Amino acid sequence: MTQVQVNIEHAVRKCRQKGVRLTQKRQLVLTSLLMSEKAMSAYELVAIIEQEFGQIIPAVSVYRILGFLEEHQLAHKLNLANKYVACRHFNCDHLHDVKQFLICNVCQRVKEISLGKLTEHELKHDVEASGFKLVSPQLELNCVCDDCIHEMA
Amino acid sequence: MTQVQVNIEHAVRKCRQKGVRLTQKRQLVLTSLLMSEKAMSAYELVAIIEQEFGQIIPAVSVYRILGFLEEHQLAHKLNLANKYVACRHFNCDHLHDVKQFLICNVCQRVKEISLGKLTEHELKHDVEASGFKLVSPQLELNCVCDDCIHEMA
DNA sequence: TAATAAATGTTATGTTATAACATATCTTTA
DNA sequence: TAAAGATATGTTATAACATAACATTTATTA
Repeated sequence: MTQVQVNIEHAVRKCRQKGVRLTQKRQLVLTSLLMSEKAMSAYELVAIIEQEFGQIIPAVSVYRILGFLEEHQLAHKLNLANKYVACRHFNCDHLHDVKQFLICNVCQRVKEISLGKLTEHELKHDVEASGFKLVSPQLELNCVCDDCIHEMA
Repeated sequence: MTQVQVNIEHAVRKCRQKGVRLTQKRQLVLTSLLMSEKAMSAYELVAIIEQEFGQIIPAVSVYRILGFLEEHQLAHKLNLANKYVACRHFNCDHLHDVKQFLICNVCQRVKEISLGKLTEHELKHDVEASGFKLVSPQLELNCVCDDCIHEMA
């Protein structure tokens, strides 16, 4: 069983527990995101799903499905690129972590990491000292990955 | 002399030093951003400039001008909202700081802060440990401001 | 199996953004 | 100061991203 399948299984169970359905189309979108190292736009997802699975899901539906996946913490939107990624940490309980995405602005590859010193607690504290309340801590960092740096040289 | 005028004066000098021009239209865009507590979209800027200054600058030009302002560190794009804000720190030398924006997702008010513990050095270190190179550290945090929290209650 | 709820599809349109090319305005220097 | 060149702005068209309103299909359950 591939890692992608493991993730999908897990997501299906998680949804069932919550009493919501990870339908076949939702699975297609999530699978496509999981198979990709890069973040993808809704329209790219439409194309890849047609290409890989021979199914045509209209963009509107993909947006709705992405909304569902975000709501249930199965995917995230990267605002830096207007693209979407699968959450690759549903196995661990990362609910209380600050999500941090390193985005290669050359090849669009994305890595989800946890910074050591920066905790949600610290972040919240500093933000609240400024009279704001943190809603959802998600950091997106504009980067270039090693591979692309080497290719430039 | 208002704070906005002081900022504009400073920006004009800064540009002159670099050998670039902060033209009248560029000043209009920057002034509009400085006058606003909220981040604004390019199209909102078109509208506000017509309303406040009676000048019609086409959206394309506003986008180009925003590009110029970003290039010269006079404004920033907030990807969380697809909107733009003036940099309010051109007086201090914040070049080597991590820019951090708290964005109220109810009223769109923006506050630019410096978090205490999080330094660019730390951030860079942690990112580079993951095989990525940080390009421009700008953090955008999804928040609700105090005013809006109170209004909800 | 009919009633209901949930998911997906259709159509239209809004918002954000850029490319390609034309014109106008500044700056330099002959 | 007029011509040449550079910089800035405008025009037109279109691409990419996203949602609203409503129709249809599929699943659930009474």
